Amino acid sequence: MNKVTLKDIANEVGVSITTVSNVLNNKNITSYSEKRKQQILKIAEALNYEPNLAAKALATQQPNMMAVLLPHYTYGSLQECPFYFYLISGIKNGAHARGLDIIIRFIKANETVEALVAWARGRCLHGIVSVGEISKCLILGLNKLNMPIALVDNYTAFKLKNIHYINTMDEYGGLIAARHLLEQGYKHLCILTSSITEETVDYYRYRGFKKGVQQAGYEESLIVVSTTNYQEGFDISYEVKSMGIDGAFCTSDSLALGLIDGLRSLGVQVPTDLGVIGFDNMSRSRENWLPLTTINQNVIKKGELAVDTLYNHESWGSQAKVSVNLIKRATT
Amino acid sequence: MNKVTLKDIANEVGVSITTVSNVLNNKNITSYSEKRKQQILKIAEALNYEPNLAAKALATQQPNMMAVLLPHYTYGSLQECPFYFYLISGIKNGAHARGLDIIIRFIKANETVEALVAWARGRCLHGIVSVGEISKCLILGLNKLNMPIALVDNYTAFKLKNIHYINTMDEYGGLIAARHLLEQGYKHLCILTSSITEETVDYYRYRGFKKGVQQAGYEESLIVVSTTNYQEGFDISYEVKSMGIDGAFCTSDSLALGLIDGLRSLGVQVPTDLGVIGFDNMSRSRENWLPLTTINQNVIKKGELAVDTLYNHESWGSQAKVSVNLIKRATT
DNA sequence: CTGAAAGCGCTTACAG
DNA sequence: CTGAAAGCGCTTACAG
Repeated sequence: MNKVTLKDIANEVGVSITTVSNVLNNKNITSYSEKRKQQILKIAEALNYEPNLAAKALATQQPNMMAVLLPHYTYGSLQECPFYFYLISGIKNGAHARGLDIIIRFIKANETVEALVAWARGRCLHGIVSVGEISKCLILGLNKLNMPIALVDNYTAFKLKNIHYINTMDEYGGLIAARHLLEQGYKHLCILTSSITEETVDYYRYRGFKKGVQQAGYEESLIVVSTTNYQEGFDISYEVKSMGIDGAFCTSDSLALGLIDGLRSLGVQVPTDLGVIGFDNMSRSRENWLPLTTINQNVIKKGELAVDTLYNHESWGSQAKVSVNLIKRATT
Repeated sequence: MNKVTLKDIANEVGVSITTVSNVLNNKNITSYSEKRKQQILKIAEALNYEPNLAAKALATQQPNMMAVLLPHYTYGSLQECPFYFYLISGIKNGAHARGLDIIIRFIKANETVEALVAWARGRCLHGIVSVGEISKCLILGLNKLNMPIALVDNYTAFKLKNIHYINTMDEYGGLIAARHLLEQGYKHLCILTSSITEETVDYYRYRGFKKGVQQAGYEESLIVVSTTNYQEGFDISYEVKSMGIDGAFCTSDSLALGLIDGLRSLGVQVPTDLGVIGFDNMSRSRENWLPLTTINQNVIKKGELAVDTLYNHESWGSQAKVSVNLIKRATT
């Protein structure tokens, strides 16, 4: 079961490796006789020939991999989230369609620019998909590699060569969340977000929501949470109950789910006493004792889009956003 | 920002590339003067030298990647499960500790042995970690590659060269689930499983549970579900209610969570009317309106173990199992 | 102590 | 229509 090479085929057929290489890669294809071509193809098949990708990459100087950079965040918070799995699926779809492998790299909390750039430099990378928030100096460092980079769910807004952004319509999502709550008759609204400063996903969701509320002539209350997970939502419910509001928008489904369970334990009825809406439409929001109203985003599409962008990239930065829509369930 | 090569360093320092290569790789290291070594190291550093991994792999004929094969199952069922993300984390830990990259490949539903083997043949693979149930002919096909393979959560029990098994103590988990329910005073027990035929994870969980019940002198009822997800659990609850049982063991947390919500909607009180225990201890089982009692397994450890096994492999097949323990929460 | 040379498996002008 | 040869960036006997 030794690796079979071009040479083996060439020997078998009695031609040069040049000819074999050309035929197998459809180069100068017109110049070879049909018979010869079939002959080579047949032998290659019979021998189970498979090109050595490392050699190919070396010879062509062409990259054959797409790197996926994943934030490490706090262990557990990220990893619990099927979201990333979907995203990787999408990236995989895009990459495999073009014959590229995906190679995954987690970014450590204390990752240095040098280490990361060194890592990238050694591989034959076509481009890099970076997911989530990542420090600016890492982005700048990676940019020195002079290869296209797709930043998914990142709002740093660099206007640089090779830097591309792929986002969800987070602001619009916040906007329709507000409108929906108002339409359902909730008037005293509150938003639970992890951030009200720029360059984060949560900020845009917050901003859209605020806009929606104010456009209707109302005002919104604000709760800033430290993380948007279930536990935080559960713990914050006491506060929410005491604020005298009747509708809450959470910037993530996990947060909303925790809030609902917390409210339940305090005897607050959702959706009658209080309406709740989340964001993401993760499967868990549907599979709940009280299915969650939420803003849906197509995560797989986002992953595919990231690869598309890298592949067809204009060297100057681009911006793309995937759409969102409201999914009405039992919590509003 | 062009790639810098050994040649660049050699030119700069004024030595041969052989020398540079030796120094950088700590080969024949005694034979070079300390001064020369420092000199080379300094220039390499200054130039941001990073070895081309493809060239290295070609020259040494040494693999530098670990492949991870992921089942595709039905879209959504797998992907929803953070379980796989943890596993990949563990695999990543093990691989990176040894300077190996991980390269991910999803197995399509209609994957052919040829395609998969061809894929593997072209890369410089150190070994393969395959996750979950995978068809026997794929395993046999991969085995022809003559490289170590770790099968995680797979019970096919081939006694073959290069085939290693990494499992959870599924049977023992089922056993302690049964004992726990009995200790809590539940006597009429039922197991919900997707399989009672060998070579599946669920079979062993089922078998352990059955053993536990019978050892105590009782008998168990059986429900075979088509998949162990939330919806199935929810839908089956009507049946469960009508069976006159007071304790249920579900072979997955998702299934248990669905069952609990289904029972709730039918007015059945958990844990007073009926005790429920799951398996896996996914985060969602803790983050629930009624936290789930379940069997915990260390998935990250399992991933690390898989890589360890491949790395230190004896060529003959091995078997390893990670331990489990019971987590008591509110449903029993 | 150091380097020239062959080789890993492939591609690609270029010559015939 | 086909092949010899150089080259991609590295490693490794081997010779001096």
